[in-house]
Amino acid sequence: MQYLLKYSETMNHEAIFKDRLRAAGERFTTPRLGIFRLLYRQGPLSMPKLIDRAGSEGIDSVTVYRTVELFRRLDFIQEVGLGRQRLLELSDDYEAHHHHLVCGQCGRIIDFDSAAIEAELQRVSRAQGFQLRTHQLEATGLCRQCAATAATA
Amino acid sequence: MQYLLKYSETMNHEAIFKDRLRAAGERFTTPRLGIFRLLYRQGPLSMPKLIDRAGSEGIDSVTVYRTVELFRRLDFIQEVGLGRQRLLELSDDYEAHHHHLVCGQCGRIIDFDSAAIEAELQRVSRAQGFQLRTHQLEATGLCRQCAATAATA
DNA sequence: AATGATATGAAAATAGTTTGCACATGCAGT
DNA sequence: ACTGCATGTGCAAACTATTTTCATATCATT
Ligand SMILES: [Zn+2]
Ligand SMILES: [Zn+2]
Ligand SMILES: [Zn+2]
Ligand SMILES: [Zn+2]
Repeated sequence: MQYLLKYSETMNHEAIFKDRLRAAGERFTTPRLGIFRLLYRQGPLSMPKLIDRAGSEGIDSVTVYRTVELFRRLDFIQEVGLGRQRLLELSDDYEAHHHHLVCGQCGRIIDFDSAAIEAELQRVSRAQGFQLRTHQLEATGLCRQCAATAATA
Repeated sequence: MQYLLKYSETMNHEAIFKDRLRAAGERFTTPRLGIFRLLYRQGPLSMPKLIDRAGSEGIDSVTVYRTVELFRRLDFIQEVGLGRQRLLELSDDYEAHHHHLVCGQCGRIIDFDSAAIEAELQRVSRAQGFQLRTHQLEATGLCRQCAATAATA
């Protein structure tokens, strides 16, 4: 079986990916790199979409399941639950930490980050004796455009 | 078919539930009340668990799927994505608004709320022209007990 | 109580996920 | 670079979860 991967111009994050994989005693394989690239390039993806994209690169769905499980175990990815669907996204080590405002009308996703929220979460965790590792914050509502449309309608 | 529901001492939230259902032009039925009660009493439940509990009250799994779909549509419930699993929880109208610290070791869930986070989220939304409706924040890490165990191990 | 509209349960159909196994591949040691 | 072995991969099949279909039961209204 031949994989259809092309080598990208920037090797940086992929080198980090490889190192982290090896450091965990896991093998660096072509399908794993392929799935990593999809997540890196295509942003948050649902499982069905990821399986579909991977499929068109010759990667079997079973391998996607197993790789996602591996990535999750190694904290390479995190799952964000937007409404009813769960999306997979590279964790903060690869993607700058941020949160989401999701428009329930058009599906648009606005990224944001807030130092105030981060600090407050740290404070709350400390107060509870909780050793914070990761977190996600998602808000749903209407984006500027859809809110305007809804107002005139 | 006989339902095994017993009437609870506090009728308050159930009356509200009934009213909200009727106001939306939906029927108030025994299975719907049963599922509402399960969620009210048993806190956040995964779909399999909810189906199981409902099953022991004589409610079919298909009805659970349809009812959850209805409750979601009417904003009676919200889905929180704790790690890999999705849990169903009554929305803030029934349950006081709060967020979760989830221990990745023992699964313990610590509820918390923070006025500072709420205010900041409002501010960010306003700045983006985003009309906020709901939001969820979940953090993962180690609870006090598990952190202590991990430190000594 | 009778009526009409809708919800429900049971079965069947689909879709999503996991498992078992033969073969392919990554990688450590030569 | 070549070899050997441990592990990853794809395929098929098992299994589980979810949706659809339809006859019957239940709800709200008259
Ligand atoms: Zn929008
Ligand atoms: Zn954050
Ligand atoms: Zn714990
Ligand atoms: Zn909040």
